[in-house]
Amino acid sequence: MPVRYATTLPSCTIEAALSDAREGRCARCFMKEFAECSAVDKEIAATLRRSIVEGRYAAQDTIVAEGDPVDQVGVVRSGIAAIVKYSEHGRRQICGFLEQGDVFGLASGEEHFANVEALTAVSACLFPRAVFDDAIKRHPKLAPELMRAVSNERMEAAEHELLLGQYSGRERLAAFLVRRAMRFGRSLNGPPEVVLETTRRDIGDYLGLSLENVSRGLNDFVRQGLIEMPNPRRIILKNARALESIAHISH
Amino acid sequence: MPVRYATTLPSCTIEAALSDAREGRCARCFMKEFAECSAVDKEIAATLRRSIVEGRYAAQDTIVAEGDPVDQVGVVRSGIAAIVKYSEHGRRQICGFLEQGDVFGLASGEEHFANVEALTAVSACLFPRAVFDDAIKRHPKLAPELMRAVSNERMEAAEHELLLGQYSGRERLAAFLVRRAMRFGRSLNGPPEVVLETTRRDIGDYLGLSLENVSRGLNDFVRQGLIEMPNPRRIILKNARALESIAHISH
DNA sequence: GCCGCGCATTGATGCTCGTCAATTTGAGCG
DNA sequence: CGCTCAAATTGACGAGCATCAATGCGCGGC
Repeated sequence: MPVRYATTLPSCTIEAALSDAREGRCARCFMKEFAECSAVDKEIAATLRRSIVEGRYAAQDTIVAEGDPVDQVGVVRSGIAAIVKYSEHGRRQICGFLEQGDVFGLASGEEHFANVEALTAVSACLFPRAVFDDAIKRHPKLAPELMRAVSNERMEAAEHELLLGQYSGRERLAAFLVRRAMRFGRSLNGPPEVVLETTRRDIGDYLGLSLENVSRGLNDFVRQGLIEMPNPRRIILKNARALESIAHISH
Repeated sequence: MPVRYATTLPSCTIEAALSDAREGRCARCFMKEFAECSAVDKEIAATLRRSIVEGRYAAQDTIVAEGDPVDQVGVVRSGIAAIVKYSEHGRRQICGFLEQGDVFGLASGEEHFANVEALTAVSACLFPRAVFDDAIKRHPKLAPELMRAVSNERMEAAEHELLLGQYSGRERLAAFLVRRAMRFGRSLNGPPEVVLETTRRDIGDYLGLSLENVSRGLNDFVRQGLIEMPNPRRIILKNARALESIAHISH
């Protein structure tokens, strides 16, 4: 019988997590680097390993809510989650996507500064925050490692602020495609290809655009011969150079 | 004869810094809190104090440039600086303002992720980064203190992303005025008042608006009776409630 | 299979905001 | 005092994007 968490962990079952663990998706994980980094003693590594809780979430689930106390740090193992803020008039801004290996909860202070929402089905590893604090207290060399992760997040936020404040809609969309291709582009020898696991609405909420404008932009790119879109989720970057030029990315 | 730094510290003279130190502006400073926090030993505190370099910068000076190695952490003592990113097509985004007591350099990793530019004349205290790393190594309890400062910066960045992505121009402008009044509002018993030390261009670069649109917005607010503007830099919030309503800030 | 629902697309319309340009204001200075 | 220059304002215009609305599409459930 699956164990179901009630409040902040909807759709999360131990059973599902275990089956997920069997698939062994943890090859490249921040936690692994963290645990291996600079002479961690075996006790801490063991504690870390022992204290993992696995979580599974359905699309649309709120994994953590803004204002929640930060008592655990999570690493996304599969699926796509998002850091999401809502305005008081109910508008939604996605501040960043979280995918395999991405960490959430580290950059928060006492409380989470934003929601973390599952955009697709998501599985994640959850670590008690106390273990980190303890580890740092005992091994100060770990602190810079954590600091690096957090400052990296700050850097990406600044890049996003620049995108939202100074780029036109088409520029943002082109930048989005190019960056996605650079990070996740799957092409053996053909043109780079991007798979959009998220809806037009989520992309719009990330880029500060309406979902209609995202759709129009993509289809304009198709008409201009810059991309091919065999179905709404598969984007083939036929002319990556031109897209980079639109996004003002110098090669 | 003033000692003048050549490259990254334009307009910075020891002489000026010393005269600034005499004014004693360091009552509420993150560094002070940091130095006093949780049982710092006297040696570290002394090292911190001894290693301060004081910097003075003229308006428009670049205090640190994006990509520079982060070998010092700074605290603004007076004036207004800004965290600034440039797009490849030369557009300028101000990611945040730095004012009395604000820290810069902490959230960066190896390199600064953005420029820090003086918007007005600025004086700042500069600490060698190595001293921090050393202090943390010796007193792990300090790590959370630093982490808090960084995560606070991340939180503000998320708020800014929300503003840029989901608020209209007028909404952003109203939010800017209200927040400014909340933080720096000087009013003994009359309506809250804001002094804009920065140009319309800087405000626009912060809000993702053209300088003309900032000007139009302010003057529209005047026409609507929401604010008074005896001169371009003094803003009196005659109807703060209405401004909050425009900015979607629930009282 | 057929229905229903969410997602994506497309069209029409109007407003917001950027851009270009001209003018005004005010501060600093010889 | 008048010159100069940067900052601010104001106007005119058009492009870009949101919004509302209708339609098409595909997937999962009964």
